[in-house]
Amino acid sequence: MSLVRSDIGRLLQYKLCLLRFKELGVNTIFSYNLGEAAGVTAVQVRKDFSVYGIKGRKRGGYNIDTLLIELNNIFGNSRKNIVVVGIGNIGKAIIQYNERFVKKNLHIVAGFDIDPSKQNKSYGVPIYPVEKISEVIKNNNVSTAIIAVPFQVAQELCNILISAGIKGILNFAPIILKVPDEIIVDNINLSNKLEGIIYNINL
Amino acid sequence: MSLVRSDIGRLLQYKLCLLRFKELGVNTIFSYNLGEAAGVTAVQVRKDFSVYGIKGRKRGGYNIDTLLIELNNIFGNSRKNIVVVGIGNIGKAIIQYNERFVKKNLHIVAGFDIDPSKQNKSYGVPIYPVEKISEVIKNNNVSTAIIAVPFQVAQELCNILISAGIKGILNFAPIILKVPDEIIVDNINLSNKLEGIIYNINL
DNA sequence: TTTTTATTGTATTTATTTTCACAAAAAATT
DNA sequence: AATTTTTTGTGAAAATAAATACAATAAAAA
Ligand SMILES: NC(=O)c1ccc[n+]([C@@H]2O[C@H](COP(=O)([O-])OP(=O)(O)OC[C@H]3O[C@@H](n4cnc5c(N)ncnc54)[C@H](O)[C@@H]3O)[C@@H](O)[C@H]2O)c1
Ligand SMILES: NC(=O)c1ccc[n+]([C@@H]2O[C@H](COP(=O)([O-])OP(=O)(O)OC[C@H]3O[C@@H](n4cnc5c(N)ncnc54)[C@H](O)[C@@H]3O)[C@@H](O)[C@H]2O)c1
Repeated sequence: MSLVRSDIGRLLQYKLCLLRFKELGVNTIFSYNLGEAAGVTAVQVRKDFSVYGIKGRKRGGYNIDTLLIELNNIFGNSRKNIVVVGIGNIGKAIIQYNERFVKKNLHIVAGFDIDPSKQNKSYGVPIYPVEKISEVIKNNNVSTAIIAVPFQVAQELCNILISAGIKGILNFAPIILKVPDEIIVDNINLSNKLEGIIYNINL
Repeated sequence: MSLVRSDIGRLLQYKLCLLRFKELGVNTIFSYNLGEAAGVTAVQVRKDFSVYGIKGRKRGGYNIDTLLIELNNIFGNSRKNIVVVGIGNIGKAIIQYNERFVKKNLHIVAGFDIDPSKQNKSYGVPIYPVEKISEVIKNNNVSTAIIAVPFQVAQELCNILISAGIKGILNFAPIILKVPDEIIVDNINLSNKLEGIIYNINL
């Protein structure tokens, strides 16, 4: 399977914005304010909430704590374990961000690399050889992996990850992975993102 | 303005796949093969081509060189200069990939960071203090910037970039940037990507 | 208390994207 | 030469997503 309903992305963005508003001491918010912060229209906000049965008060807006509880009900607030395959430029950047991911209950519990020299330095996350993938994923109840290896080996690693029980993949390699229908894949292709932006600039 | 028509992303993916087929010595391709490689249906491929006036030969498929020429006509094949703001984990990973971006005519010509210690090491791309943003962007005809600074300062840097003439931004900071209508912004929020994948896994 | 104002919630409309259906053309086969 | 097969190209239909319009309601003002 490929991707992510588009309203889900917006709900996650709302969550982020709401946490920031809360930090600033705001308790109540109108769809207009939240839309402004999240880069969408006020109607879009209300419609999204409406679809998920989230209610505000007419003329009173939404209570931020309530909203956050409702959003946490949708997304769950249990711990999620993640691994990173390929501890090169991107992989390293990601595991070094782990401290911040942990605040969102996203825990990078291991990295994997074929290069033994990567297995020494740990950046706070243990790095294992690829032979350990299956064992580590099974022992740590890992559902999700980030692929940051060269595209030539990405499909191979993807297959290993799926055999080990991975259900979702965030893939940085510039290739479309072939996966069974029930596996969720999301791709980030930076070159294409840049080319897309430049295309739009020149439109 | 926000984002990128969805067919554009597919056309870029086709381009990538076609280059790989070409490298393998393939000259001619059917919509079915290209769709398979690009992760879309054959009809989607043909429809996308149809919209952009790209023709194949009935029962003969498409000539890869011709397709690549047509796609290059759409996207242009001139050199594109890019800068990166914030040479931390992500910024560093990106400028170290410059050699590969250059093959796609995407040239990272400079990085910027507020931290003087980042300005020494260059990773092949010169790193300047933020005060130089305007000068460097103007002197190098830079249209596009990558923002990889903490979210608290992202809007500020964004404003500086736009004043300096930047027209498109790829933003890694987890915040929605406020920009004039004509500026193109594309956001990559890794936490949200991961949370979105996990939501879909558990669906 | 009544009226006005501000805001939510949603049904309806409009726009966009994807899929379906199938004719047209060219190649291959008989 | 006629028939069958394969594949493109695209109009039409279906599905999805976003914007519009407006009723309902609660708060504020008169
Ligand atoms: N860095 C970027 O800005 C950038 C930009 C666009 C795309 N990408 C893509 O992201 C991916 C990672 O990029 P990067 O810059 O981090 O690459 P990198 O070369 O720095 O790192 C790749 C890592 O994968 C490891 N590796 C290689 N083969 C392996 C295998 N079989 N099993 C396990 N590990 C293996 C290498 O040892 C290395 O540490 C690549 O596919 C690249 O094309 C990166
Ligand atoms: N690394 C990741 O995997 C990851 C994941 C999710 C989100 N992000 C986001 O991407 C952005 C960059 O992340 P990172 O991990 O590279 O952060 P980082 O802290 O490693 O790097 C940030 C860099 O920005 C520089 N900086 C700070 N203020 C500046 C200013 N005013 N002007 C210029 N430079 C300034 C710092 O000196 C530092 O070099 C952040 O917004 C972060 O939230 C990163």
